[in-house]
Amino acid sequence: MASRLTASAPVFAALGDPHRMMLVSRLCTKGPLSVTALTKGTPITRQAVTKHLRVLEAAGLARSEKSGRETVWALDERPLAKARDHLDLIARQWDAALDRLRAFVEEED
Amino acid sequence: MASRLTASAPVFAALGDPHRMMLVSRLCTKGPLSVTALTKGTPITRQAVTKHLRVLEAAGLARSEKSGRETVWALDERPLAKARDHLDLIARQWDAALDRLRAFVEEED
DNA sequence: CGCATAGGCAACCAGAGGGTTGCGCGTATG
DNA sequence: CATACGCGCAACCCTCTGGTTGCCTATGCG
Repeated sequence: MASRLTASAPVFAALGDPHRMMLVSRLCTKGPLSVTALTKGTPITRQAVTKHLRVLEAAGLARSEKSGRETVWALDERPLAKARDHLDLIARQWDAALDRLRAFVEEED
Repeated sequence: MASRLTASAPVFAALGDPHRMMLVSRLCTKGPLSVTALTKGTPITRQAVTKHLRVLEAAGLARSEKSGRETVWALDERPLAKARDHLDLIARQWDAALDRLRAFVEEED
């Protein structure tokens, strides 16, 4: 169970960079895009964008496919859903802990 | 809207380290704990744990309170909920993009 | 009082991470 | 065919980060 939580750490780390977060957002709203298309609108180099995409790929969040001379990147939503579930789990545990604390305090009175 | 997304990046970055994820998990299930209590069970030094706690604090995920000679740390669940909502938002956008793609493909046929 | 315990502060180190530049190669396009 | 475009690879740089050790203060306890 603890291992299940720490297993999602790479996904969170991947989302932890503002540029990567932007890439994820844009891939979400605009659909699959090429590297240069993704570079447009960012203040960084195409190479830097490629590095970020590789990080997302390593976290299982994105995949690439070559199409002619372009490399088109798309998202995989499943890791995102899993990460969201983990946050849900944590939030639920937190609520439970809060309830226990509340019960303890009332018992003290 | 994009700024709203990138604003949650620090929270994700904070959750991106396995040790920090463990700390969050333990603070969730066990309630508020002191630094040495949190250090027990980790392979790293108390100083390292303190640094991690400071990172969580900077992300708004945890707060500390001095109690005698102890420093007790507790979670703040609100940033977690916000981060989860952001993942929800992304997932929904992804679903919408998928629907649009599907419609486009069917239209092509 | 004297000692153990809890924890902060500062310095230091190795490694990872984000970014850039330069170059080369394959694919479109006129 | 020649040129422009899209992209990958490699080298390099600087900064941030995760971790440690050493030392110091303060609180709790016998």
